Amino acid sequence: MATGRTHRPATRSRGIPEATVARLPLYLRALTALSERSVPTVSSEELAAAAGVNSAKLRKDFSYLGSYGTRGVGYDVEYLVYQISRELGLTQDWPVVIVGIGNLGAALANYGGFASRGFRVAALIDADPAMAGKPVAGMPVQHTDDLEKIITDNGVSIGVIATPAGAAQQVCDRLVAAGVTSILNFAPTVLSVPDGVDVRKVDLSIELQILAFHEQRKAGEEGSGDGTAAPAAAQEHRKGPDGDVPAVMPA
Amino acid sequence: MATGRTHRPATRSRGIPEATVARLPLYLRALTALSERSVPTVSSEELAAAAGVNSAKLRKDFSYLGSYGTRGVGYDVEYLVYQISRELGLTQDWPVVIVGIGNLGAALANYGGFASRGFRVAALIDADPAMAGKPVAGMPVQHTDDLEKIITDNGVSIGVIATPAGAAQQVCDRLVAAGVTSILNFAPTVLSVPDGVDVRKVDLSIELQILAFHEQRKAGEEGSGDGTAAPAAAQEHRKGPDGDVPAVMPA
DNA sequence: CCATCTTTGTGCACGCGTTCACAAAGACAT
DNA sequence: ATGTCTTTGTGAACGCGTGCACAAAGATGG
Repeated sequence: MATGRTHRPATRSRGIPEATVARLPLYLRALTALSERSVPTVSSEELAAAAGVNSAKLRKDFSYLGSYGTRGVGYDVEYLVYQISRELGLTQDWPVVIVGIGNLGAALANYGGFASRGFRVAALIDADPAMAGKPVAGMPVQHTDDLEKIITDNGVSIGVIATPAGAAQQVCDRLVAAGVTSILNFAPTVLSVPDGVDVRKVDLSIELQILAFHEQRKAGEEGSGDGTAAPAAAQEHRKGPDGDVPAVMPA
Repeated sequence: MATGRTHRPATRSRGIPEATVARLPLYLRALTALSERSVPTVSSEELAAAAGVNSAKLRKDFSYLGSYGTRGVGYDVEYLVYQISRELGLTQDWPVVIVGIGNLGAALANYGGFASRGFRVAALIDADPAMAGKPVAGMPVQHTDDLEKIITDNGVSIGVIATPAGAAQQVCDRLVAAGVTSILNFAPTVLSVPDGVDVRKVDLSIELQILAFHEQRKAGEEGSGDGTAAPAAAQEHRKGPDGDVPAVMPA
């Protein structure tokens, strides 16, 4: 039952579809840019273009928020910025901890995008005693031994895991036990967490592999005219003459 | 027409659904681990657990590959590793360039996950002349001026953008013009690219905001018993007593 | 006050993805 | 050879997300 849960809730939270929630930050970013340029109102068409989505989708998304635009005019930029910020919970302060201060963890700590919108790096944590006390991004790295105390003292509910894959599950368990209920996982592992804990993963390797798949497909299509149907009956699946014994075995 | 295209193809490529493609790397990782432990065969149930998915989903995914398991036994681990690797295009070498060698870019360059599976960092590129020649991850950083030449000479078709947001679109355009057809974007911007170019984005800030949304929702639900159904009719939507005029306007 | 024009909000239909549930297929023992 | 038992492969149903297309709403001008 408690095995390998890495899915998002999938149950639409309070009537707002998950897909919509995932787009709200995109809208917010576009709106913030407009706000900085002192643009008072924006139409769904314009905003959709800025966010890279369909205008109908955008309008439907906003309809879930109950955000009201003005027909014939558009949406009030400032109002929408506020509404979306509130809906996403960005009007409050979210202390986060980053665990695993290697190359990636340090880069995350230095990343400006954290502090900008309601998120505050409360602590950097690493298992290496040699790292303890060393300043990273103007903040001393603390040792894993103090993890629980740090979580509790700072009221941290969001944790970022940037450890090697091998340590991720263990760190995750400790974070959860200490009260963290949302985890952003950069380690290339499937984390298993109890119900009620959200995990989102950012996996560089997976993204690259997906790109490689499409890239290979593009390359395979070339020279056969269009690319609509399956032109490659040539090496169809390579099921092999010998049934299902693989001829070559890569490392 | 050429406005803000950031979606994935959505057209199922050669009959393999996009959702399945996105899971293949997950399966591959789990299978590789089994392979290293010299496990000869694995059932859909076991493998699904390791990959954190439903077993029916996994079987259906494999059915798209035409991968054959053996009923009553399971799947041959080595065979599957090979099949999935080939399907994802990992049996060939993919030279990639990383543009923008700041904190993040450097971390990516040092990331082992790149080299492991068919991906090879062909070059590191940065716009800062002061960076040129400096070694990062045992490789000299090259200047943006040479971008086109680097792409062409190395036959690079996959580019990673780790620049600040402001420079991303420009870098993207140059990459595409030079022949790159797949882009992994770490900059917090919507990239617009011509048809035929795939863009995948990794956006830390967005992930955090999505987590914050759910986190806020959890916090709002507390104190009303379990968390199964929607017990919080209490503060439904918080539309406020004063209609829809926002009381406070944040910066 | 009325007509026109712009833009929102949404009902509806369609397609993709997920899950269930089961028949078919093969291993294995007798 | 036959029966049993395990596990795959998939048909079918369902639900979510997307996009179209249009009616309703309001602004604006005369």
